[in-house]
Amino acid sequence: MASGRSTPASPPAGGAPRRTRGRGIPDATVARLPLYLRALTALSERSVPTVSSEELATAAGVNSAKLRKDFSYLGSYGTRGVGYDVEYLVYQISRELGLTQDWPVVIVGIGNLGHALANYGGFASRGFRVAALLDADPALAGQTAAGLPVRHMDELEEIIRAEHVSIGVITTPPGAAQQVCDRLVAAGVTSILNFAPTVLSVPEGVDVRKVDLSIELQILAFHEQRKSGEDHLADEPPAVVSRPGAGAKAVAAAAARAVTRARGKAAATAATEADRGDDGDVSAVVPA
Amino acid sequence: MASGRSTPASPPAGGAPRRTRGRGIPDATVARLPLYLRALTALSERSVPTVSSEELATAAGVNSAKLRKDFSYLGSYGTRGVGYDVEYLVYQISRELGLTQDWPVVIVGIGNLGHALANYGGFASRGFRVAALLDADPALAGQTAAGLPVRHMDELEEIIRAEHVSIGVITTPPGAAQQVCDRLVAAGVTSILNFAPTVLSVPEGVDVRKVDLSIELQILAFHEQRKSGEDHLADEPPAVVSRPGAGAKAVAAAAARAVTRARGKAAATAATEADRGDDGDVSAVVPA
DNA sequence: CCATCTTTGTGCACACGTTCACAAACGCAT
DNA sequence: ATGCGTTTGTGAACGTGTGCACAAAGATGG
Repeated sequence: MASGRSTPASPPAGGAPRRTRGRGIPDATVARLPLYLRALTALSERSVPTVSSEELATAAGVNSAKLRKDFSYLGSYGTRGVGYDVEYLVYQISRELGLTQDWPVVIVGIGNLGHALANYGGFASRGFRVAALLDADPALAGQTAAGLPVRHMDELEEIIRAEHVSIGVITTPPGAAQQVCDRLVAAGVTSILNFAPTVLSVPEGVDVRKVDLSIELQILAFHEQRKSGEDHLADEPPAVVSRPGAGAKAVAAAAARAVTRARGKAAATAATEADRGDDGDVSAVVPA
Repeated sequence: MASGRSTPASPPAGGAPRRTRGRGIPDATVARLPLYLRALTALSERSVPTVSSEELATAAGVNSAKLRKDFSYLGSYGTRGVGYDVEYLVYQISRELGLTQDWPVVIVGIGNLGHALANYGGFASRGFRVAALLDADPALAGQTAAGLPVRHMDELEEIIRAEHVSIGVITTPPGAAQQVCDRLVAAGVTSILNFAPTVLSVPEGVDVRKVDLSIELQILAFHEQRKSGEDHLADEPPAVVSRPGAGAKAVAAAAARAVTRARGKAAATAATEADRGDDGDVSAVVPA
């Protein structure tokens, strides 16, 4: 999972066997509902009246038993011997996800990624409405992106209150993320989607989900390495490295420098990054 | 986790108790390694020599027991009573993730998001090198993005073979994603990061991870709804809807239409989407 | 050299998620 | 009506992930 909520996984109410009925849908299931919804919407547009769990599961890329169990948490929609009524399921899932209501959203940080998100069709088609685009750079203010004017950060609090925004999207450089987050929360936002490679700290009751491109790529690299290297390498540490036990730090440092060299060489085309003082990760996708 | 691999979670080798030593790191741990690496890199730049599991866990946003267990899968780095040697750990994690080698990557679909990714500093700083930017639109070919020339899709196979690219990033509209994916795989790519809202089908041995903005927002909306609605609503279905049992499809259809209306009203500002025939989800972030 | 203090590494129990497999429910044909 | 084929809904087994709590290991000071 490339994300996590800030709240520690919902404390077991009081001792009762959670998930009594309707309430308490497992997180893993919630995360898959949008997938089902997408597949169902596609079927709906092709005017398909019903689907079996098998068909729908294939379309959504999951296993059919899992899908049936997921749906069972929502209730007993579906008819044995027939399948699920497409329109009805679309409605039920939409309602469960809260997509039957209007969700105004602000996007903070209008760099490349902010632009991309502003243009994202998937927002509007799911009940999300971009209430405002915000950026700290005064030069951007006044310009338009995706038909919406870019407004200055100064207006943040006013916009959030006036439009009743409860969801904020952060696409700023990592250095500004926490500060922006704090302002969003102070102004009343209770859900944040964070694209900056930073760990945000938020008060109780505020949800944070994060999307991190770099992490996804690194996970791919891990599996890729396994595929190519299989068993002849990566089983024992390279000879040059030794544990930094009892004051052998110099050795460790040397090893670390070797890494830096290797990476520097690899990235030679892109930039001179080995000696640039970036904070943990080079800025977000946003250059501004 | 906003993603999933195509392979069914690695078959238990032969019956042996997986995770014997060094080999077989749990997926959940692998997904956190990049987090630790980022926190460690930040410490390294501040020239901090050692960290305790407690400090590092806080910086990475996880619990310290989990962090220690994660590290124990890599081996017994760390010194009791002291903590972990920062440089040494950076090296070990980098090696485990495969970041000590060069990973050429191609980005297919140079719209807004493709641009954003091309400019992403996090790539180069982690051993990833953008080998080429590709787009099907001939008008884009020749232009440059992030200092790199945009090349036409025709060159895809040649580039992948010449540069030994094994990782591909798809940022095309959803309609083109599967086709692009097939070409990438045929040309030798074995890991794919998919930003298009589509389920990709790939042959055995190819890993797919997906990043989906729309899904993350929908998950936030779900929790947001729970927060505001608490217990007075959403417990039982609205009166207007009834199960589509024994031929009562008209009722379900009416309910579905109600949803469409609600969404149409919500998204009135953005576009007339209720009657546009998009395929399951409106195109990716990429307009091209 | 011993006592004390700190911090790791991990056994264990529990919670969560996934998958199997099957009874119950339904449509349909006879 | 009755029986047959189909598909859902779910109990139960299993595997994975999480967190507690503590022994073992090293550092440090006397």
